Amino acid sequence: MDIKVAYGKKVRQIRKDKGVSQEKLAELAELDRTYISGIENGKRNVSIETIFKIAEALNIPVIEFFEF
Amino acid sequence: MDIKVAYGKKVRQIRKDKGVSQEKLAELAELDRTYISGIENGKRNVSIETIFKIAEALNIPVIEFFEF
DNA sequence: TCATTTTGTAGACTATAGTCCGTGGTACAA
DNA sequence: TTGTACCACGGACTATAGTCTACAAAATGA
Repeated sequence: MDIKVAYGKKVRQIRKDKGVSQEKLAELAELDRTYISGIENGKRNVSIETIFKIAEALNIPVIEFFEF
Repeated sequence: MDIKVAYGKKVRQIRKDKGVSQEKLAELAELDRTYISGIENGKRNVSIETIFKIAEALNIPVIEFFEF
């Protein structure tokens, strides 16, 4: 189990559940759209601050991103 | 509440509970000793892979590091 | 179809994560 | 005093996080 892949899948799943595009999430989290794409595809080793930005942007507790 | 500070405090608390030195944790997590120090003092923006390495080294589920 | 939205990815770039060297400080035991 | 274990921190360094631009490919709906 690759943690980057698992985290990326979670982000995508929660984002889609909320009906938000990558572009909108990027705007809310103040990140680049292409970076969100990289994260969701398990290619990025995100920092703890980025993890929090994304959790806040999606209005979901950080813990939920680590329930695999 | 600074996420880096909160995370660092958690790492220190759990590490001390386990009676492990920074040096030993660094060795177990395959990280640099001075970097562990920086993390515990809330000065480092650790990556998701590093978060997992530390959790595994301390044998604690990642989720526990995010229960503030 | 066709237009529009959404996404993947590449390349070049800047900022910073993480390493490795060292020094010094504190605490405790011999 | 001396040794030893632990920790904070600085500087210099390499690897990579994260940005930005651009283009192409799906996907979606009319």
